[in-house]
Amino acid sequence: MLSTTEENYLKALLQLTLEQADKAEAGTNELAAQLGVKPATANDMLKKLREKQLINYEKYGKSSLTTEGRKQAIEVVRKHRLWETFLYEHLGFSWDEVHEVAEQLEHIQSSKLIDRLDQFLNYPSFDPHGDVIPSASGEMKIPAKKTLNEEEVGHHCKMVGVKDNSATFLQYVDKVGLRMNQPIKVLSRQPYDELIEIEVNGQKSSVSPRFAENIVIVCNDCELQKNNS
Amino acid sequence: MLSTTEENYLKALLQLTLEQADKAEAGTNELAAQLGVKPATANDMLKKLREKQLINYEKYGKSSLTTEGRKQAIEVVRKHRLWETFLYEHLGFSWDEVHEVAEQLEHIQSSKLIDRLDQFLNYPSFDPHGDVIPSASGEMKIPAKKTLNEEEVGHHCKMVGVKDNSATFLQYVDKVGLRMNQPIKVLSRQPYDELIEIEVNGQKSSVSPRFAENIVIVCNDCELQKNNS
DNA sequence: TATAAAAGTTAGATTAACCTAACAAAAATA
DNA sequence: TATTTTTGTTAGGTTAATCTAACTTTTATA
Repeated sequence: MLSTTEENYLKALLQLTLEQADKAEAGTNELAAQLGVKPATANDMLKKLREKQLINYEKYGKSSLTTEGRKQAIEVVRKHRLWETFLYEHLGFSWDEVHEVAEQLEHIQSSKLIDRLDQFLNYPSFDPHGDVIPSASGEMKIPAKKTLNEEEVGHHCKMVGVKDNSATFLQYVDKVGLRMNQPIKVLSRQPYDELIEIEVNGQKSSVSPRFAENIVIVCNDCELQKNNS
Repeated sequence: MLSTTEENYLKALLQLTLEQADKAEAGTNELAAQLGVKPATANDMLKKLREKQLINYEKYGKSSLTTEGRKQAIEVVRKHRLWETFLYEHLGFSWDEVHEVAEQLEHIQSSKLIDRLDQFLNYPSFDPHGDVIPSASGEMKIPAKKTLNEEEVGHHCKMVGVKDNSATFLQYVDKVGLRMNQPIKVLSRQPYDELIEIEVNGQKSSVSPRFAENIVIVCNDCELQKNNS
């Protein structure tokens, strides 16, 4: 059985390595920063997790999760997101309040609890932030990343980045009401002028293709790719 | 903010001191046994809790909770019992499975969470074991203790002890289906022969006054006494 | 490529919560 | 009351997770 701290290290490593889909490894300092500890502390834990065969780590090298480590990390993420969903949907917590409490709840040890919670919530696929909830079998689907301009009408997505970093553009993004990671729905696409109508936080706006192709999104409804090779 | 361990010591001390309503204090060994640690360990913690003004403790003396310590302990009990109620009523856990998981959940730090959970459960007064759930304001009512023979018709209670310890009596208790702490409902009292009809775990039985006066119970419906002087 | 900067490691301390072993005080009993 | 038993305490040690300070390796750059 893993300690809360060990679980947090595995989760942090999963999160860091998911961000850059190519390499799937992270450095000691990077990991320490993610967890809010000093590199020396993270270094000790990396050795310990290697002993337990949960990560691949070599002196002065980057770290990555083993199959078992990944499985454990995904389980923690699953718990976190199921609890977030419960807090949001049943206890009336807001979008931004759920995370902190879920950070504690994700470490409760009881497989029965989490299975029943999943059932109670009717096996949700996404948490209140629009992130994918891994299945009980440990499958974690990664939504396709593309630009808002490429998104299909009727689909739900969220902004995960921008391609244009100019102040003009960013101010415009702000004005339209777009926030990082906030759910967006694509309502329509006018055939006449190609304007894309979207809904963000209950508010409708229309944006140009020029604008949309600079917004990077992940789609929740598009063909999902499994990510546990 | 208290650690999980500190909370457990306060809770154990509350539980031990509630049992004997007279003195409200417990010895070091007793407390250590309750928590499954060695007396030396408990001794260290007692000094620490005294420093924090949560308990009254003097070398070679018994320990008791201060007003603040009692408040904290009751809050832990409140969380424990609300979570038990949630697990039982909404996640389909059985009577005997809830405790272990609630032992973990009771240490989650979020007053909003517990208030919302209370609301979600519709402000319950009793947990699945029939124990009183302290209110948000920290009031913990102690049900009246009496014999089953004295219990009113229609009331809910639970067995907390017996007055006759003979094998014959105990075997009879067992046969009737009575178990310690299990909810009992008093259905009727026959005027003709004074037989008391009770329901335990969905099963109905009739018992004589002679039998009933040897069963010690606490009543959930009788006038409750506050216990936070 | 030599050197400076960044990244990573090691050694030694600290704190919380636990332990064992030895000792001291209080309570029970012969 | 003297002695034994029970109860409680102290001293010293362990483990997990953290830290700081000094050091080493790798990477970037002048």
